[in-house]
Amino acid sequence: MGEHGSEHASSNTHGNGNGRREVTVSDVAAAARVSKATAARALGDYGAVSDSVRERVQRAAEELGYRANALARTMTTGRSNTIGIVVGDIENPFFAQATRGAADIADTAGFDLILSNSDEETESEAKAIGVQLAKRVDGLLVAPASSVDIRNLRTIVDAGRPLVLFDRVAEGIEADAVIAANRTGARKLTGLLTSAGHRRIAFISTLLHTDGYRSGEVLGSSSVAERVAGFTTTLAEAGIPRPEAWVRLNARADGVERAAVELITGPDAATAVVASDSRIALAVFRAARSVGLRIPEDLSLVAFDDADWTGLTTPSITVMSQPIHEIGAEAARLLVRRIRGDGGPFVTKVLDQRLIERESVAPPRL
Amino acid sequence: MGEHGSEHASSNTHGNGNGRREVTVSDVAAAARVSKATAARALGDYGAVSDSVRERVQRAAEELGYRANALARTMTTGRSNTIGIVVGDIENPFFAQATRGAADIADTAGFDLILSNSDEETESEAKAIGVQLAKRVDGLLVAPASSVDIRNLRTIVDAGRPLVLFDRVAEGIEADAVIAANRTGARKLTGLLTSAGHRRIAFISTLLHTDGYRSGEVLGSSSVAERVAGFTTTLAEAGIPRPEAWVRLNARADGVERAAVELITGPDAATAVVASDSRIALAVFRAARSVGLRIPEDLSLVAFDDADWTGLTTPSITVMSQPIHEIGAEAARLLVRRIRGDGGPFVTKVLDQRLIERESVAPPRL
DNA sequence: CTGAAAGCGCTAACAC
DNA sequence: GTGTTAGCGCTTTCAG
Repeated sequence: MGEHGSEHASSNTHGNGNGRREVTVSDVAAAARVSKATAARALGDYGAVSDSVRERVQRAAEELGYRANALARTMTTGRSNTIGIVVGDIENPFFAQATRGAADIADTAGFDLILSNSDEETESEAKAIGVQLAKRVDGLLVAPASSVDIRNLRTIVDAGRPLVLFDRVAEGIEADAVIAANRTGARKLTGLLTSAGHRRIAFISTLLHTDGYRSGEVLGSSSVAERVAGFTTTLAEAGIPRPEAWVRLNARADGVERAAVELITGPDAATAVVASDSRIALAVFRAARSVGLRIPEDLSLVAFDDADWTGLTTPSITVMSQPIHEIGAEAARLLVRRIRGDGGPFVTKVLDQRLIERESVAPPRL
Repeated sequence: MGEHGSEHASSNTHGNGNGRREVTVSDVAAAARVSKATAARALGDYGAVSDSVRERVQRAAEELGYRANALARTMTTGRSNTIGIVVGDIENPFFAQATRGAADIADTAGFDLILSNSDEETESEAKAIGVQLAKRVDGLLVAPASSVDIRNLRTIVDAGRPLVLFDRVAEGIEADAVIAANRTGARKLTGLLTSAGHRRIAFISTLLHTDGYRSGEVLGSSSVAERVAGFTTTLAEAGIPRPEAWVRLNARADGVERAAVELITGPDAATAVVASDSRIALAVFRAARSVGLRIPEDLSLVAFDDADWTGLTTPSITVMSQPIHEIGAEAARLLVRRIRGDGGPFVTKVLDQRLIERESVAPPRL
């Protein structure tokens, strides 16, 4: 292992504190015996420079180890070539995939990504957005912590930065959005269960929500709201009374597995569950096992998101697959277009979900 | 949906291209009837300002909607409060978790994260590092695409930026590192298999490597190298000839599942597999199923990383759990310390792995 | 095609 | 405590 910090004294006032002064255009210009402006033109690849001079400058830059200061460039051009992305939690496979989708498009278009986790809380979301705006990102991609409280989003729009929402929409904000057809997906998924004869079906989501869900209430996340709508509608159509009583939100605070156990045991136990994402499905699977319920004989289970392992369990799980990668990618595409100055009307792209029927659904026991 | 782009004409030369001029300290200073310096002191929370003036300035800032320009601040202070992180692929749960661990520490310390995917290729890694350096990140966290070719890492050190490696180390580079005790982990995992009586055991990794593995060869990733070392040593100790013949690298290019099928079928088929990560374990699981092999009766399987689903399959999978979150977090801690000027000798932190025995190991068939 | 000069928004020296 | 001035590294007029 080496030694560190011996040369910590700084000779220049500014700089990165490691004692080395960065090579600048001026340095390169001097070495190449041209003006700063000319060197900058050659280095920045803009304006007009004669081939001979360009070559001379580039050689000098090479020798001196010149590396452009993107910040200084941003100061004068106003473009940072950076976009901010705010997700609920990068550890959540949904966000990890969407982020990758966005990163690929961004990268191709020459943009870097500043990543922030909101933990689905508007407060930390506000902080993240504040910092990203301060860093003058060219635009933002956000999966809003709330579809209802749009103040954070308004901050972005007011700051004049292009904004594209993904996974969730928000009413009343001037922004594009990319979401999945959650209501339709929920209907299909739930329909599988009612068709099989289930009448006591629970919907489980980790969405934070005060108190229990009551019909007509506005939910914080539009995607969950859509799923709930599709779910309750399907139940109602099947003649099941009080569908909203089967909607279980807030499952995170209480522990998803525990919430699941409550729902699938007792006299009025659900005989089937719709899990709002793959992590919830996992918890339900575990819960069923812990209370000795077999899937699908004793409990049917369907879920959103085709996580790679859902095809591996015994039984494998029937899921509604979302084009997660594409959600992120398309959001990034829209954003890049806006940054480049596209002034068309705002659009909300709705991507289809795809049902993958596997083995986790069976008729209820009598 | 609203309308966009009607007001695209820009009145100022610079700016973000949306026609709005950002509010600056000067504006605030004028409004508060103080000098720019005083306003800046009040806004930036440094230097000395009287309470009355501070309040006046802050009110003015509020009214004008002032938002500090972090870039300009970086220009003069040399600190960007941003750290770069380069991972193989954010979609890989390992990197997603490590990134979250790093993000939490960074956030607490007041740093933002610029995220890049290298796809484990030194070329795109170089590009990512180049951009991050240009953006003057205060330091970098990187899971190097190569532990051998250290040119990209040298670029960082030469640029005078603190660097902390995670998951993999690299010889000859002045940087801290945080890794897991992979060799020991591999020994334990493999030992489980030899103890059960297996003699044809395959190790599968997606690490890119030209041609087959030969003993003593240097591998691109130090963590895989360590695992291979632990694996072959254990085989050798069990008296198994030519252990290196059982090391299968490059499994990505050929398709992991396909590689697995090749290894577990045929006359010389392996009776047990050590999967170098949870995604490989998943492919092996699938492969076994596709060729009609039961786990653990026909094939034993152990893997690195305690992915959440590994306890759910039938049978559940015996794994070597890594403190992934902590790897990222500790790396970030070390980096922040360096950025703050810690000049101690470079350290390599080695975190323990933990064996979780489940149901996927049994004696081989006769 | 090249150069000189101004300026992006901020902080750091240095006066007062 | 407060103001003045200079300057970070770059791009952009504007001249020539």
